[in-house]
Amino acid sequence: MGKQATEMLKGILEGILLAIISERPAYGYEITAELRERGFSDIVEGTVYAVLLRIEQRGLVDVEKVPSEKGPPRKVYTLNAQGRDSLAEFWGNWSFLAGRLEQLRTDNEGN
Amino acid sequence: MGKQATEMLKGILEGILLAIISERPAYGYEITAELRERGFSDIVEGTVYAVLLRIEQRGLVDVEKVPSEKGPPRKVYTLNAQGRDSLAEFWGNWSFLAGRLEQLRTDNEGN
DNA sequence: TACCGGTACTCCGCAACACTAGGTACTCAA
DNA sequence: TTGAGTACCTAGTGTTGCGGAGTACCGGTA
Repeated sequence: MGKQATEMLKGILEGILLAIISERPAYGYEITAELRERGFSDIVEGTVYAVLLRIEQRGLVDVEKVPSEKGPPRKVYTLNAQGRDSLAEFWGNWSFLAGRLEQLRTDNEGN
Repeated sequence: MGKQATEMLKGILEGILLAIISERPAYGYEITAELRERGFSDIVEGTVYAVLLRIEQRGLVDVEKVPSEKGPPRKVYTLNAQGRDSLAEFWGNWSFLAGRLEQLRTDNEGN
């Protein structure tokens, strides 16, 4: 995808994960797979786990360890009240940014 | 705007500047003012100049020094062929990202 | 038994980015 | 001569996602 796209993910990936977790509790391995399904095929596993650790440490999610039939126990993340606030703030910021950029692009057509 | 918004700008600010310069040649001080008009009121001068320096060093713009009536000479930036390529790539990446996020948001409504 | 692939999580060093918080220098009006 | 407006630059900082590992548990197969 190129370096440019990587930079663009910064600050956005966290919002994406919060959004996914808000749909239903989920664990890292599962989230990684869903990201691929959703078209974010270049996001590597290590990065996903790093973000999950971060949002856990910030208290945006509750964590529960659940045994798995195949493999190590899963860390299942659930969005809590703080996480929902943060997600709402993310969508707000995103809307703002997307709006400005859309305007810039239409002003810019043909260049 | 908060830290979250700052992180979101990464990789995007550069595209914004390229887009502005693509409309017509411009210099830093002017671009800073236009950013404020366009609603990006929290982007500080120093950051703008840093990005301009970067895109200059990458050869995305041509630079011309033009004397000013009031104050030091202006560095007027013009988008060149490479810059136009980079801008196109930016819009491509942006479209992709915005599309995925929009989908995520609609899937997510009510959470 | 030994090995491999799938599941599931963790860690370290790195480069890139925008921000903070300054600074320099020129012009003109009060 | 002091200040405001114009115009540009720099050093240091924290956050971020990536690359490239490693650990561990399980079932099937040769």
